[in-house]
Amino acid sequence: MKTLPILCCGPETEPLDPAASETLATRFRALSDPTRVAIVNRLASTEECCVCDLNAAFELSQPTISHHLKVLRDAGLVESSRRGTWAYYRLVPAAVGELRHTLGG
Amino acid sequence: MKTLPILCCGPETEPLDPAASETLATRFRALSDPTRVAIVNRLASTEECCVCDLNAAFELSQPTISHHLKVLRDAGLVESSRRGTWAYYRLVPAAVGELRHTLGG
DNA sequence: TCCTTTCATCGATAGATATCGATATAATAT
DNA sequence: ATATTATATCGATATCTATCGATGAAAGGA
Repeated sequence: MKTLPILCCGPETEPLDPAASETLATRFRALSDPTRVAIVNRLASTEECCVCDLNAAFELSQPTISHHLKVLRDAGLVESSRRGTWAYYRLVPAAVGELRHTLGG
Repeated sequence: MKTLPILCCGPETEPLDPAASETLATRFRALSDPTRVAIVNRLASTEECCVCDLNAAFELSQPTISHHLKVLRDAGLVESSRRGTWAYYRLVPAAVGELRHTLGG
């Protein structure tokens, strides 16, 4: 994904490609909620994490945590797998890295 | 700001400090809109940029661009100064750098 | 089979946000 | 002074989002 190219800011300069802007905004939007920031923070410190532990860690209802996980999943920032009754979530390092790169990393 | 510490994900692990989560989420929320991503992208490629050029670059009304600039200003990601009739905006590199650092830079 | 547990989805609702036209403000020019 | 131009703010509205309780789906245990 090409981002932050070297351009000159003037009236005739084309804005960043709308599709790219949209994709990036969606990724950042996934991190625009404090609960989701905290979830990502947790996942960043471990291999994977059971949903049941996330439910226990936040003072929010189980459907609300499930909703936040879906937002993160749809943004591609996390992925999940089921093993038996439990679902395990983990970060997608490449997606996080792309965001970091967008910010000039 | 301490972020992404090395923790073990378990039922007893404390979530990230709520205040820190809130601050980070606010910064990311400022980048959660495609127009604002494109504005930041523009500012990243130049010293500073006149609002009049931003108004010309996007197919949005002048109040809408002004609104987006306010969101970015309130998040600390950009700053502005007036010279005569015109207002000039520029990035705050430190703020962008903090976000990058949060993502593991 | 029936019950329990885990997680996702649905439906509803209160609050946030993006957008615009209208208006205010402030500087400059005539 | 009046007009013009650039930017910010206000008020309204349509859409989006976070949250919850209720329900569904799928697995395991008694």
